[in-house]
Amino acid sequence: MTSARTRIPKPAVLRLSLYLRDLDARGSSVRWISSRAIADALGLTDAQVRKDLNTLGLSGQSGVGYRTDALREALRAVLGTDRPWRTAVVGVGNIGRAVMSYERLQAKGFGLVAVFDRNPALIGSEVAGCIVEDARRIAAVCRAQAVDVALLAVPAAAAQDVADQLVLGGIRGILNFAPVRLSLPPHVAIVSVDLTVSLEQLAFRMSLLAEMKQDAAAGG
Amino acid sequence: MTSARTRIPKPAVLRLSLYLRDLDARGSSVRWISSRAIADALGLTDAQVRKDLNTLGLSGQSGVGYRTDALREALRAVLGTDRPWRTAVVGVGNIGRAVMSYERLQAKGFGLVAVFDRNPALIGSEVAGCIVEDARRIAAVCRAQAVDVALLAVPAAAAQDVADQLVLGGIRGILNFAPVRLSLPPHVAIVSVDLTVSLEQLAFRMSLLAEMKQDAAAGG
DNA sequence: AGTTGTGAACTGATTCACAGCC
DNA sequence: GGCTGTGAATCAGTTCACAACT
Repeated sequence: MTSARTRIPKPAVLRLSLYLRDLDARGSSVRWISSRAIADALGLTDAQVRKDLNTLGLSGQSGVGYRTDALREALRAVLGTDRPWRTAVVGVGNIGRAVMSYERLQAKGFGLVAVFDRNPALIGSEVAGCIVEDARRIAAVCRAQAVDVALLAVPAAAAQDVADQLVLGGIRGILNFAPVRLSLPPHVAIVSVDLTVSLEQLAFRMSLLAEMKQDAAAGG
Repeated sequence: MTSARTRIPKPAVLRLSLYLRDLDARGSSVRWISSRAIADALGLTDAQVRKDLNTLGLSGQSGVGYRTDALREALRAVLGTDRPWRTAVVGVGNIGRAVMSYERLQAKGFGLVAVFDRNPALIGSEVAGCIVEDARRIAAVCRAQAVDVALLAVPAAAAQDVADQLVLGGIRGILNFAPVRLSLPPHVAIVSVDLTVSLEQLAFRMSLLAEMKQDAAAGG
Protein backbone atom coordinates (compact mmCIF):
# COMPACT_ATOMS: atom_id res chain seq x y z
CA MET A 1 0.00 0.00 0.00
CA THR A 2 2.23 2.85 1.20
CA SER A 3 5.51 1.09 0.57
CA ALA A 4 8.00 3.17 -1.39
CA ARG A 5 9.59 0.90 -3.95
CA THR A 6 13.13 2.28 -3.80
CA ARG A 7 16.12 0.07 -3.14
CA ILE A 8 17.92 0.91 0.08
CA PRO A 9 21.74 0.86 -0.16
CA LYS A 10 23.23 -1.77 2.09
CA PRO A 11 25.31 0.64 4.22
CA ALA A 12 22.17 2.72 4.67
CA VAL A 13 20.33 -0.14 6.37
CA LEU A 14 23.06 -0.17 8.99
CA ARG A 15 22.58 3.54 9.55
CA LEU A 16 18.83 3.14 9.95
CA SER A 17 19.52 1.09 13.07
CA LEU A 18 21.67 3.92 14.38
CA TYR A 19 19.00 6.51 13.67
CA LEU A 20 16.51 4.48 15.61
CA ARG A 21 18.92 4.01 18.48
CA ASP A 22 19.58 7.74 18.60
CA LEU A 23 15.88 8.52 18.55
CA ASP A 24 15.24 6.12 21.41
CA ALA A 25 18.10 7.64 23.38
CA ARG A 26 16.51 11.08 23.09
CA GLY A 27 13.28 9.95 24.63
CA SER A 28 9.70 10.67 23.62
CA SER A 29 9.63 14.28 24.80
CA VAL A 30 11.50 15.32 21.64
CA ARG A 31 8.80 15.70 18.99
CA TRP A 32 10.75 17.09 16.06
CA ILE A 33 14.30 16.50 14.96
CA SER A 34 16.49 17.84 12.15
CA SER A 35 18.75 15.84 9.90
CA ARG A 36 21.57 17.90 11.30
CA ALA A 37 20.89 16.91 14.90
CA ILE A 38 20.86 13.22 14.01
CA ALA A 39 23.96 13.57 11.86
CA ASP A 40 25.91 15.33 14.60
CA ALA A 41 25.00 12.71 17.17
CA LEU A 42 26.21 9.92 14.91
CA GLY A 43 29.17 11.49 13.17
CA LEU A 44 27.51 11.67 9.76
CA THR A 45 26.51 14.50 7.43
CA ASP A 46 23.03 16.01 7.34
CA ALA A 47 22.74 15.40 3.60
CA GLN A 48 23.34 11.72 4.16
CA VAL A 49 20.63 11.49 6.76
CA ARG A 50 18.15 13.25 4.48
CA LYS A 51 19.02 10.97 1.56
CA ASP A 52 18.53 7.92 3.72
CA LEU A 53 15.18 9.04 5.08
CA ASN A 54 14.09 10.02 1.59
CA THR A 55 14.72 6.57 0.21
CA LEU A 56 12.31 5.29 2.84
CA GLY A 57 9.70 7.66 1.47
CA LEU A 58 9.84 9.87 4.55
CA SER A 59 9.37 13.61 4.26
CA GLY A 60 10.33 16.27 6.73
CA GLN A 61 9.08 19.78 7.07
CA SER A 62 11.17 22.68 5.79
CA GLY A 63 12.58 24.79 8.58
CA VAL A 64 11.58 22.27 11.25
CA GLY A 65 12.75 18.75 10.56
CA TYR A 66 11.12 15.35 10.93
CA ARG A 67 8.45 14.18 13.36
CA THR A 68 10.13 11.79 15.74
CA ASP A 69 7.13 9.53 16.18
CA ALA A 70 6.60 9.07 12.44
CA LEU A 71 10.32 8.52 12.06
CA ARG A 72 10.51 5.88 14.76
CA GLU A 73 7.51 4.07 13.40
CA ALA A 74 8.82 4.11 9.83
CA LEU A 75 12.26 2.91 10.87
CA ARG A 76 10.78 0.04 12.84
CA ALA A 77 8.56 -0.92 9.93
CA VAL A 78 11.42 -0.87 7.43
CA LEU A 79 13.76 -2.76 9.72
CA GLY A 80 11.06 -5.29 10.46
CA THR A 81 11.02 -4.94 14.23
CA ASP A 82 7.40 -3.81 14.29
CA ARG A 83 6.26 -7.42 14.17
CA PRO A 84 7.03 -10.42 16.35
CA TRP A 85 9.67 -12.98 15.42
CA ARG A 86 9.36 -16.33 17.14
CA THR A 87 12.89 -16.99 18.30
CA ALA A 88 14.97 -20.01 19.32
CA VAL A 89 18.38 -20.05 20.94
CA VAL A 90 20.70 -22.95 20.17
CA GLY A 91 23.59 -23.49 22.56
CA VAL A 92 23.33 -22.71 26.26
CA GLY A 93 26.98 -21.82 26.80
CA ASN A 94 28.33 -18.45 27.84
CA ILE A 95 27.25 -16.68 24.70
CA GLY A 96 23.85 -18.33 24.58
CA ARG A 97 23.14 -17.31 28.15
CA ALA A 98 24.31 -13.77 27.57
CA VAL A 99 22.08 -13.43 24.53
CA MET A 100 19.05 -14.85 26.30
CA SER A 101 19.40 -12.43 29.17
CA TYR A 102 19.62 -9.46 26.84
CA GLU A 103 16.62 -7.42 27.86
CA ARG A 104 16.22 -5.75 24.45
CA LEU A 105 15.41 -9.06 22.75
CA GLN A 106 11.76 -8.84 23.75
CA ALA A 107 11.55 -5.12 23.05
CA LYS A 108 12.73 -5.68 19.50
CA GLY A 109 10.11 -8.34 18.99
CA PHE A 110 12.29 -11.40 19.33
CA GLY A 111 10.19 -13.47 21.71
CA LEU A 112 11.98 -16.59 22.94
CA VAL A 113 9.96 -19.75 22.29
CA ALA A 114 12.56 -22.54 22.34
CA VAL A 115 16.03 -23.30 23.65
CA PHE A 116 18.27 -26.15 22.55
CA ASP A 117 21.50 -27.76 23.70
CA ARG A 118 23.11 -31.12 23.16
CA ASN A 119 24.47 -31.48 26.69
CA PRO A 120 22.31 -34.08 28.52
CA ALA A 121 23.00 -32.31 31.81
CA LEU A 122 21.18 -29.23 30.54
CA ILE A 123 18.31 -30.83 28.63
CA GLY A 124 15.09 -30.59 30.62
CA SER A 125 16.28 -27.75 32.82
CA GLU A 126 14.68 -24.33 32.60
CA VAL A 127 16.53 -21.34 31.15
CA ALA A 128 14.97 -17.94 30.54
CA GLY A 129 11.49 -19.39 30.90
CA CYS A 130 12.03 -22.21 28.43
CA ILE A 131 12.73 -25.89 28.97
CA VAL A 132 15.98 -26.80 27.24
CA GLU A 133 15.28 -29.27 24.44
CA ASP A 134 17.61 -31.86 22.97
CA ALA A 135 19.46 -30.38 19.98
CA ARG A 136 18.58 -33.52 18.04
CA ARG A 137 14.95 -32.40 18.08
CA ILE A 138 15.64 -29.00 16.49
CA ALA A 139 13.87 -29.58 13.19
CA ALA A 140 10.75 -31.06 14.76
CA VAL A 141 10.41 -28.51 17.54
CA CYS A 142 11.03 -25.57 15.23
CA ARG A 143 8.24 -26.77 12.96
CA ALA A 144 5.87 -27.41 15.85
CA GLN A 145 6.59 -24.04 17.46
CA ALA A 146 6.64 -22.16 14.15
CA VAL A 147 10.03 -20.69 14.97
CA ASP A 148 11.03 -17.85 12.64
CA VAL A 149 14.58 -17.13 13.66
CA ALA A 150 17.45 -18.78 15.51
CA LEU A 151 20.27 -17.34 17.55
CA LEU A 152 23.10 -19.77 16.97
CA ALA A 153 25.62 -19.94 19.79
CA VAL A 154 27.26 -23.33 19.44
CA PRO A 155 30.94 -24.18 18.87
CA ALA A 156 32.25 -23.58 15.35
CA ALA A 157 32.56 -27.29 14.65
CA ALA A 158 28.85 -27.91 15.24
CA ALA A 159 27.47 -24.77 13.62
CA GLN A 160 26.89 -26.02 10.08
CA ASP A 161 25.11 -29.18 11.25
CA VAL A 162 22.83 -27.20 13.53
CA ALA A 163 22.15 -24.68 10.76
CA ASP A 164 21.10 -27.49 8.46
CA GLN A 165 18.65 -28.76 11.08
CA LEU A 166 17.26 -25.29 11.57
CA VAL A 167 16.68 -24.96 7.84
CA LEU A 168 14.83 -28.27 7.89
CA GLY A 169 12.78 -26.82 10.71
CA GLY A 170 11.62 -24.05 8.40
CA ILE A 171 13.60 -21.21 9.94
CA ARG A 172 13.80 -17.88 8.08
CA GLY A 173 16.90 -16.31 9.57
CA ILE A 174 19.97 -17.04 11.67
CA LEU A 175 22.06 -14.79 13.85
CA ASN A 176 25.33 -16.68 13.88
CA PHE A 177 27.86 -16.25 16.69
CA ALA A 178 30.13 -19.06 15.56
CA PRO A 179 33.33 -18.10 13.70
CA VAL A 180 32.48 -19.97 10.51
CA ARG A 181 30.77 -19.16 7.25
CA LEU A 182 27.51 -21.08 7.03
CA SER A 183 26.20 -22.23 3.70
CA LEU A 184 22.47 -21.82 3.58
CA PRO A 185 19.72 -21.79 0.98
CA PRO A 186 18.97 -18.33 -0.44
CA HIS A 187 15.63 -18.03 1.33
CA VAL A 188 17.31 -17.99 4.74
CA ALA A 189 18.73 -14.68 6.00
CA ILE A 190 21.99 -14.67 7.85
CA VAL A 191 23.83 -12.14 9.98
CA SER A 192 27.08 -12.98 11.71
CA VAL A 193 28.61 -11.67 14.89
CA ASP A 194 32.17 -12.90 15.14
CA LEU A 195 34.11 -11.75 18.17
CA THR A 196 37.37 -12.88 16.60
CA VAL A 197 36.76 -10.67 13.61
CA SER A 198 35.86 -7.70 15.81
CA LEU A 199 39.03 -8.13 17.84
CA GLU A 200 41.10 -8.20 14.69
CA GLN A 201 39.42 -5.10 13.33
CA LEU A 202 40.23 -3.36 16.58
CA ALA A 203 43.83 -4.55 16.57
CA PHE A 204 44.14 -3.29 13.00
CA ARG A 205 42.91 0.16 13.89
CA MET A 206 45.10 0.38 16.97
CA SER A 207 48.10 -0.59 14.86
CA LEU A 208 47.18 2.01 12.26
CA LEU A 209 46.97 4.74 14.86
CA ALA A 210 50.26 3.69 16.39
CA GLU A 211 51.89 3.79 12.95
CA MET A 212 50.49 7.23 12.19
CA LYS A 213 51.76 8.55 15.47
CA GLN A 214 55.21 7.20 14.71
CA ASP A 215 55.20 8.68 11.20
CA ALA A 216 54.14 12.04 12.54
CA ALA A 217 57.03 11.98 15.00
CA ALA A 218 59.57 10.98 12.34
CA GLY A 219 58.78 12.72 9.05
CA GLY A 220 58.34 16.51 9.53
CA MET B 1 60.90 -1.58 6.86
CA THR B 2 59.14 -3.99 4.52
CA SER B 3 55.76 -2.36 4.95
CA ALA B 4 53.95 -1.68 1.68
CA ARG B 5 52.68 1.87 1.85
CA THR B 6 49.33 1.29 0.14
CA ARG B 7 46.06 2.23 1.75
CA ILE B 8 43.80 -0.74 2.44
CA PRO B 9 40.10 -0.15 1.66
CA LYS B 10 37.97 -0.47 4.78
CA PRO B 11 35.82 -3.36 3.51
CA ALA B 12 39.04 -5.16 2.60
CA VAL B 13 40.23 -5.14 6.21
CA LEU B 14 37.09 -7.02 7.11
CA ARG B 15 37.83 -9.59 4.45
CA LEU B 16 41.38 -10.07 5.70
CA SER B 17 39.91 -11.44 8.93
CA LEU B 18 37.87 -13.89 6.91
CA TYR B 19 40.88 -15.01 4.88
CA LEU B 20 42.74 -15.72 8.08
CA ARG B 21 39.80 -17.57 9.54
CA ASP B 22 39.53 -19.69 6.41
CA LEU B 23 43.25 -20.43 6.44
CA ASP B 24 43.09 -21.52 10.06
CA ALA B 25 40.09 -23.73 9.33
CA ARG B 26 42.05 -25.55 6.63
CA GLY B 27 44.83 -26.52 9.00
CA SER B 28 48.58 -26.41 8.53
CA SER B 29 48.82 -29.40 6.19
CA VAL B 30 47.69 -27.20 3.29
CA ARG B 31 50.85 -25.48 2.06
CA TRP B 32 49.62 -23.63 -1.02
CA ILE B 33 46.31 -22.06 -1.79
CA SER B 34 44.83 -20.29 -4.81
CA SER B 35 42.81 -17.10 -4.77
CA ARG B 36 40.02 -19.14 -6.28
CA ALA B 37 39.92 -21.62 -3.40
CA ILE B 38 39.71 -18.85 -0.83
CA ALA B 39 37.12 -16.98 -2.86
CA ASP B 40 34.90 -20.02 -3.21
CA ALA B 41 35.02 -20.77 0.49
CA LEU B 42 33.97 -17.24 1.34
CA GLY B 43 31.58 -16.41 -1.43
CA LEU B 44 33.85 -13.84 -3.08
CA THR B 45 35.55 -13.59 -6.46
CA ASP B 46 39.10 -14.69 -7.10
CA ALA B 47 40.02 -11.29 -8.52
CA GLN B 48 38.94 -9.64 -5.32
CA VAL B 49 41.08 -11.92 -3.21
CA ARG B 50 44.10 -11.23 -5.41
CA LYS B 51 43.54 -7.48 -5.27
CA ASP B 52 43.31 -7.62 -1.51
CA LEU B 53 46.45 -9.69 -1.08
CA ASN B 54 48.24 -7.43 -3.55
CA THR B 55 47.51 -4.32 -1.54
CA LEU B 56 49.26 -6.01 1.37
CA GLY B 57 52.32 -6.44 -0.82
CA LEU B 58 51.84 -10.19 -1.02
CA SER B 59 52.75 -12.07 -4.17
CA GLY B 60 51.66 -15.52 -5.23
CA GLN B 61 53.20 -17.87 -7.73
CA SER B 62 51.68 -18.20 -11.20
CA GLY B 63 50.01 -21.52 -11.72
CA VAL B 64 50.26 -22.45 -8.04
CA GLY B 65 48.88 -19.83 -5.71
CA TYR B 66 50.03 -18.40 -2.38
CA ARG B 67 52.07 -20.01 0.37
CA THR B 68 49.73 -20.47 3.30
CA ASP B 69 52.34 -19.86 5.98
CA ALA B 70 53.49 -16.59 4.46
CA LEU B 71 49.86 -15.61 3.99
CA ARG B 72 48.92 -16.35 7.58
CA GLU B 73 51.90 -14.49 8.90
CA ALA B 74 51.28 -11.44 6.72
CA LEU B 75 47.61 -11.31 7.62
CA ARG B 76 48.39 -11.48 11.30
CA ALA B 77 50.99 -8.76 10.96
CA VAL B 78 48.67 -6.44 9.06
CA LEU B 79 45.75 -7.06 11.38
CA GLY B 80 48.00 -6.51 14.38
CA THR B 81 47.37 -9.83 16.12
CA ASP B 82 51.01 -10.84 15.89
CA ARG B 83 51.78 -8.84 19.02
CA PRO B 84 50.31 -8.90 22.53
CA TRP B 85 47.63 -6.44 23.62
CA ARG B 86 47.26 -6.01 27.36
CA THR B 87 43.53 -6.25 27.86
CA ALA B 88 41.00 -5.20 30.48
CA VAL B 89 37.35 -6.17 30.73
CA VAL B 90 34.93 -3.68 32.26
CA GLY B 91 31.61 -5.08 33.43
CA VAL B 92 31.24 -8.57 34.82
CA GLY B 93 27.67 -9.15 33.68
CA ASN B 94 26.51 -11.75 31.22
CA ILE B 95 28.33 -10.26 28.29
CA GLY B 96 31.51 -9.58 30.23
CA ARG B 97 31.65 -13.16 31.43
CA ALA B 98 30.96 -14.55 27.98
CA VAL B 99 33.75 -12.45 26.50
CA MET B 100 36.23 -13.43 29.19
CA SER B 101 35.57 -17.11 28.69
CA TYR B 102 36.11 -16.84 24.95
CA GLU B 103 39.07 -19.11 24.39
CA ARG B 104 40.29 -17.29 21.27
CA LEU B 105 41.05 -14.10 23.23
CA GLN B 106 44.44 -15.41 24.27
CA ALA B 107 45.17 -16.94 20.89
CA LYS B 108 44.64 -13.58 19.21
CA GLY B 109 47.02 -11.93 21.64
CA PHE B 110 44.49 -10.29 23.91
CA GLY B 111 45.88 -11.29 27.30
CA LEU B 112 43.60 -10.39 30.18
CA VAL B 113 45.35 -8.30 32.81
CA ALA B 114 42.51 -6.53 34.64
CA VAL B 115 38.80 -6.83 35.31
CA PHE B 116 36.52 -4.09 36.64
CA ASP B 117 32.98 -3.81 37.95
CA ARG B 118 31.17 -1.33 40.13
CA ASN B 119 29.11 -3.90 42.03
CA PRO B 120 30.61 -4.17 45.57
CA ALA B 121 29.50 -7.80 45.75
CA LEU B 122 31.83 -8.65 42.88
CA ILE B 123 34.81 -6.48 43.73
CA GLY B 124 37.61 -8.58 45.21
CA SER B 125 36.32 -11.85 43.81
CA GLU B 126 38.29 -13.74 41.20
CA VAL B 127 37.07 -14.02 37.61
CA ALA B 128 39.08 -15.59 34.78
CA GLY B 129 42.26 -15.42 36.83
CA CYS B 130 41.91 -11.74 37.73
CA ILE B 131 40.73 -10.09 40.91
CA VAL B 132 37.79 -7.81 40.11
CA GLU B 133 38.74 -4.20 40.78
CA ASP B 134 36.49 -1.31 41.68
CA ALA B 135 35.39 0.51 38.52
CA ARG B 136 36.31 3.78 40.19
CA ARG B 137 39.95 2.74 40.00
CA ILE B 138 39.93 2.22 36.23
CA ALA B 139 42.22 5.09 35.27
CA ALA B 140 44.82 4.30 37.94
CA VAL B 141 44.89 0.56 37.40
CA CYS B 142 45.03 0.87 33.61
CA ARG B 143 48.06 3.12 33.94
CA ALA B 144 49.76 0.87 36.46
CA GLN B 145 49.09 -2.26 34.41
CA ALA B 146 49.86 -0.57 31.08
CA VAL B 147 46.57 -1.72 29.67
CA ASP B 148 46.32 -1.29 25.88
CA VAL B 149 42.75 -2.19 25.15
CA ALA B 150 39.43 -2.50 26.97
CA LEU B 151 36.43 -4.71 26.32
CA LEU B 152 33.54 -2.59 27.49
CA ALA B 153 30.52 -4.58 28.64
CA VAL B 154 28.62 -2.21 30.92
CA PRO B 155 25.05 -0.90 30.61
CA ALA B 156 24.52 1.79 27.98
CA ALA B 157 23.96 4.49 30.59
CA ALA B 158 27.41 3.96 32.12
CA ALA B 159 29.39 3.41 28.95
CA GLN B 160 30.50 6.97 28.19
CA ASP B 161 31.67 7.57 31.76
CA VAL B 162 33.67 4.38 31.79
CA ALA B 163 35.11 5.17 28.37
CA ASP B 164 36.30 8.54 29.65
CA GLN B 165 38.05 6.85 32.57
CA LEU B 166 39.68 4.36 30.24
CA VAL B 167 40.98 7.18 28.09
CA LEU B 168 42.43 8.81 31.19
CA GLY B 169 44.05 5.46 31.90
CA GLY B 170 45.92 5.69 28.60
CA ILE B 171 43.95 3.08 26.70
CA ARG B 172 44.48 2.77 22.93
CA GLY B 173 41.34 0.96 21.85
CA ILE B 174 37.88 -0.06 22.99
CA LEU B 175 35.66 -2.91 21.91
CA ASN B 176 32.26 -1.56 22.85
CA PHE B 177 29.32 -3.85 23.52
CA ALA B 178 27.00 -1.13 24.78
CA PRO B 179 24.35 0.19 22.38
CA VAL B 180 25.60 3.78 22.37
CA ARG B 181 27.96 5.83 20.28
CA LEU B 182 30.99 6.76 22.37
CA SER B 183 32.77 10.01 21.78
CA LEU B 184 36.49 9.51 22.10
CA PRO B 185 39.67 11.36 21.21
CA PRO B 186 41.02 10.53 17.77
CA HIS B 187 43.97 8.57 19.10
CA VAL B 188 41.68 5.90 20.57
CA ALA B 189 40.41 3.17 18.25
CA ILE B 190 36.85 1.96 18.62
CA VAL B 191 34.94 -1.04 17.32
CA SER B 192 31.35 -1.66 18.32
CA VAL B 193 29.40 -4.86 18.65
CA ASP B 194 25.75 -4.00 19.11
CA LEU B 195 23.40 -6.94 19.41
CA THR B 196 20.40 -4.67 18.88
CA VAL B 197 21.78 -3.51 15.57
CA SER B 198 22.54 -7.08 14.49
CA LEU B 199 19.03 -8.19 15.34
CA GLU B 200 17.59 -5.33 13.30
CA GLN B 201 19.79 -6.12 10.34
CA LEU B 202 18.55 -9.69 10.50
CA ALA B 203 14.91 -8.63 10.80
CA PHE B 204 15.40 -6.37 7.79
CA ARG B 205 16.80 -9.15 5.66
CA MET B 206 14.09 -11.59 6.72
CA SER B 207 11.46 -9.01 5.83
CA LEU B 208 13.10 -8.41 2.46
CA LEU B 209 13.09 -12.10 1.65
CA ALA B 210 9.48 -12.43 2.73
CA GLU B 211 8.56 -9.51 0.50
CA MET B 212 10.41 -10.93 -2.46
CA LYS B 213 8.65 -14.24 -2.06
CA GLN B 214 5.30 -12.50 -1.99
CA ASP B 215 6.11 -10.44 -5.06
CA ALA B 216 7.22 -13.52 -6.93
CA ALA B 217 3.93 -15.22 -6.09
CA ALA B 218 1.85 -12.22 -7.16
CA GLY B 219 3.43 -10.58 -10.20
CA GLY B 220 3.95 -13.26 -12.92
C1' DA C 1 46.17 -26.08 -17.83
C1' DG C 2 46.17 -23.36 -14.02
C1' DT C 3 47.05 -19.22 -11.88
C1' DT C 4 48.77 -14.47 -10.83
C1' DG C 5 48.82 -9.22 -11.45
C1' DT C 6 46.61 -5.26 -13.01
C1' DG C 7 44.86 -1.37 -15.98
C1' DA C 8 40.37 -0.10 -17.56
C1' DA C 9 35.46 -0.09 -17.16
C1' DC C 10 31.90 -0.15 -14.21
C1' DT C 11 28.82 0.03 -10.25
C1' DG C 12 27.48 1.84 -6.00
C1' DA C 13 27.47 5.29 -2.52
C1' DT C 14 28.61 9.79 -0.71
C1' DT C 15 29.17 14.57 -0.92
C1' DC C 16 28.25 19.05 -2.88
C1' DA C 17 25.61 22.83 -3.69
C1' DC C 18 21.72 25.17 -4.21
C1' DA C 19 16.71 26.00 -5.33
C1' DG C 20 12.56 25.95 -2.74
C1' DC C 21 9.84 26.13 1.45
C1' DC C 22 8.12 27.69 6.15
C1' DG D 1 17.26 31.82 9.53
C1' DG D 2 16.81 27.23 9.50
C1' DC D 3 15.73 23.36 7.14
C1' DT D 4 14.37 19.95 3.36
C1' DG D 5 14.83 17.60 -1.27
C1' DT D 6 17.61 16.41 -4.95
C1' DG D 7 20.27 16.48 -9.44
C1' DA D 8 25.09 16.64 -10.58
C1' DA D 9 29.77 15.75 -9.45
C1' DT D 10 32.84 13.06 -7.09
C1' DC D 11 34.86 9.35 -4.78
C1' DA D 12 35.53 4.45 -3.50
C1' DG D 13 35.38 -0.14 -4.34
C1' DT D 14 34.52 -4.09 -7.40
C1' DT D 15 34.53 -6.61 -11.49
C1' DC D 16 36.26 -7.58 -16.06
C1' DA D 17 39.36 -9.27 -19.10
C1' DC D 18 43.58 -10.49 -20.55
C1' DA D 19 48.69 -10.53 -20.93
C1' DA D 20 52.35 -12.81 -18.49
C1' DC D 21 54.24 -16.55 -15.93
C1' DT D 22 55.34 -21.69 -14.36
